[in-house]
Amino acid sequence: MKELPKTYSPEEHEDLIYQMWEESGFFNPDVCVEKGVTEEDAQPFSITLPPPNATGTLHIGHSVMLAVEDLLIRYHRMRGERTLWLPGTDHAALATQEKVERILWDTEQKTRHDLGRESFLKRVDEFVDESRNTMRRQMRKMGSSLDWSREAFTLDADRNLAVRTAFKKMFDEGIIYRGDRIVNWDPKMQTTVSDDEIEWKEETVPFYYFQYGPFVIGTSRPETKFGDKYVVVHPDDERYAKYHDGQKFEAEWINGTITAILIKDPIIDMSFGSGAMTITPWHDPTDFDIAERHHLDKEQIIDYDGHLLNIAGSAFKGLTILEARRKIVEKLREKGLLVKTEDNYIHNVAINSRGGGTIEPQIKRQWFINVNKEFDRDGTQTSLKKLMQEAVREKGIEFVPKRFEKTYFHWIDNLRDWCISRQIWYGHQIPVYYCQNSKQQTTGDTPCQKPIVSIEGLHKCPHCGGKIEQDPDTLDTWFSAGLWTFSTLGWPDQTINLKTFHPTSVMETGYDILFFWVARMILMSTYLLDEVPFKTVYLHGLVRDEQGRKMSKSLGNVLDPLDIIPKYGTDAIRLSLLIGSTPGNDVRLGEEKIASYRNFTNKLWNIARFALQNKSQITNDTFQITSDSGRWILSQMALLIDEVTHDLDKYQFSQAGEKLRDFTWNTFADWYLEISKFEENKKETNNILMFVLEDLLKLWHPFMPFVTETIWQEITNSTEKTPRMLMIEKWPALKKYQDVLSASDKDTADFSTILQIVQAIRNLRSANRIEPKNKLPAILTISKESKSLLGSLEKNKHLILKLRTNLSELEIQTTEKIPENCLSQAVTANISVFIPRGSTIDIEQEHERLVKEETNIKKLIQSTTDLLSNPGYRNNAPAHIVQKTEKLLIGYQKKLTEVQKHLHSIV
RNA sequence: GCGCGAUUAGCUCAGUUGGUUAGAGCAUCUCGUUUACACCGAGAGGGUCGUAGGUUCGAGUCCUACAUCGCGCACCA
Repeated sequence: MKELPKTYSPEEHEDLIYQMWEESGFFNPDVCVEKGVTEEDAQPFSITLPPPNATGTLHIGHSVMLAVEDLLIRYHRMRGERTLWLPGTDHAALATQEKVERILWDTEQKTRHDLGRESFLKRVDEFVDESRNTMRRQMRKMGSSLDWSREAFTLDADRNLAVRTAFKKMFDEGIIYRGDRIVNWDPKMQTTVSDDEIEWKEETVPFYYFQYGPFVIGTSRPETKFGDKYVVVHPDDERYAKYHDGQKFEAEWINGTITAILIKDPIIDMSFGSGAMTITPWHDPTDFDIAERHHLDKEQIIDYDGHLLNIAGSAFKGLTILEARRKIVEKLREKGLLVKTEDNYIHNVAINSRGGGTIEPQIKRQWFINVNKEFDRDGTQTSLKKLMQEAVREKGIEFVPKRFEKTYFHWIDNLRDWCISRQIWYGHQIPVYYCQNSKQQTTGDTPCQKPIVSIEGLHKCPHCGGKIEQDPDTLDTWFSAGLWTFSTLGWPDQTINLKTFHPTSVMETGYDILFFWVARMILMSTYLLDEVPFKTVYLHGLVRDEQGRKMSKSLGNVLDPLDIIPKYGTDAIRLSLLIGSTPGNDVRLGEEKIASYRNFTNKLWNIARFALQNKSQITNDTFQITSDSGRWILSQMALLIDEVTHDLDKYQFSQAGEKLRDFTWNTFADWYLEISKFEENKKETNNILMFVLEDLLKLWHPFMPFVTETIWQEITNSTEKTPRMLMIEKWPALKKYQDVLSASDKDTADFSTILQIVQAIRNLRSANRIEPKNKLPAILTISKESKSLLGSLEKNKHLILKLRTNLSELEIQTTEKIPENCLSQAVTANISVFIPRGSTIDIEQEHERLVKEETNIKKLIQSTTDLLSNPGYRNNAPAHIVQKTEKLLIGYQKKLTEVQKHLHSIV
């Protein structure tokens, strides 16, 4: 058999291993059933991959997503479930168009209008194709066991059918409507943007007070004031009590005298400014609402490019917002209407999170989803908001961590109608047609005059046969993303895929897109399918740099997975993202951390290397255990399997990983592997090594698939004719361990005592600086009542002698007599270890050490005695806790006696 | 303004129904090359769990207030 290299080199194995997995077809649950890996009636487990934006490449944030989801998928696949992980990409309409437009401008100094809609979209498609290829490669590099045969794209033909079907149903039920409402307009990208896509940026600007008839009004935006003819005050404001609602008055204003009207509305904050404000309903959502309530006129002041309209008068029209602001203030100052200016007014400016354009609210005719409209569902009235609330409150969608439920409900409470139409070119075109025979595209009386919504593309008017035009707008990218869990499974067709895998099991994504996406999937799925899109929402945190800063291109602290994989291997990156982080909390990631997990993969490699070197010819699945150490490691392993399984079921990946690492490195490598070197029954220990290692590889596989599969291949290649794949092995079963362990009747308490004795000896040597070369004899004493230990100690004497204790001999005594002239340590209440002290030993130091120990134990005895003599404790604490404490106290007392005896003996 | 989170060893973080002496990794100190691994091994040091109250026999854990930092939402004339 060839020997493994000393160091594991990920780059030599990872691509080959992935290729082997992919070629096997087992990423596809259907193949697993066909080939008998999964039972046909096995419980399904499904995750739809949150589709990354088709704007370029994956970053380390995507790596968290892939690591967590692949862990879940591999775990459930090994549990024998019918497991599907469905990949895809999001066309990310606005973000992608913006990116391609920028590239177009940078390389050719052309705008999309220079190219025209058709050839611009062709450019976008080319760009997207390339991005998707890059991302597919990256996902494979991360080891993702995605079913590539089902790959989807939010803008392909199947998803377009789903989008049109959804749109039509919502339109027919009156949930989608077209209306002239105030929207967020981005003059830079020439499109509307939804509320959630806005970022608020703090800005310090001057705040002006102007005389407006008898009122003083405050504003930071004088340039919108041309059309203002309403002053609004609070109905309870005593300063304005003498005016009545609807009262007209004259005011000298920018371009002469105007007639204005007073309005009273409780929305006004009396303590802000002068308590009086003028309103601009066309360019402010709050003002729009006031105007709607009081049926006031609305006038457009600013055009869609951000310039003033004719209403501003000849001196101002055509100016940009900032130019106009300065000039208007100047003019009002000249007219003596500027009362005062506050210079350090802080307010928030709305920015489009894609592209950075400053949002100008505008009234526009757009398509909306009405989230409050009541409709009939199985005989009861409901609304989208209600459906979204019920999905979590009653239908049991579970959030991990739970606190995000509150955030979710809070968001729904504040939710307004969702504007779904965009004026960009890239995306699903709105499936609405207008007959050219009707002069205006408005709602009229004849069928031709109404918008026609059609699932199929239309070429002529179905009513009059006239020419037809499609709505030029496209849909908000989150509309199609909202359908993702079921559009990917074949909806609107009632496919077997849909029936089998929907609702999906888990939605795993970053908490930052809870509103954008998670909430909208719940909306769409509950409305269109009458079922939840997923049973559990697992939200991971954001990846930050070592200093806790958000990773960003401008800071230059972005970690690209493709840069670090060659250096440390994919497994190390996955581990550093999975261990030490908890759901919903951000992770700090630095190279140091990744390096430490790289070391761990190498450790596992070397454990396997050792086990393979010692591998006996035959490994039986059942074997007799005769050694105490064997019973011990198997029972430890059984415990580990139980706990890790439990942790994974509860989404406690970090805890599971830590337990695995602790077992692998400390229990298995540092203890059992060393023990195995000295156990006499080589065949038995080698069998146990392999037995534990194989199951350990299975437990680790979901965390670090590459190194575990690589080792697995080495193992199976060396023994079996048809190599198996770890990826489709069954998760370790506890029963195997119980069977082996119950074949022998001993418990394993004795063996952990052996380990404690070894540690005590090492500790004694180290504390007294006894040279390692200096071989010494030692004496163990056991109190009379623990004679039962004697056999076990005798049996494992050879281990105590050899496990880095460097003893020449070991004498075991049952007497209570303390050996003279020795260094000593109490191991347990009943066992002490003694080493003859040579001339070089510092007695004072040893005395000090024992006194310190004595004080510690005394303190413990004191607190335990106090606790036990407290009647409240005895009456209230559960019996088993009290019993435990009592046992503890007895142990402490015995240990104290031991330590005191030792103290006397060295005087 | 409302809400959420964080505050535990030098650093990064675990600590899930309240119950021994609060854990890990990294870093630090001492020692070490033996059937895998120096990307290693042995041993050690290091914390009044942000502050102040409260509930309880018992609080890192539950409650209240406060402080500092971070995030979300709303308002923003």
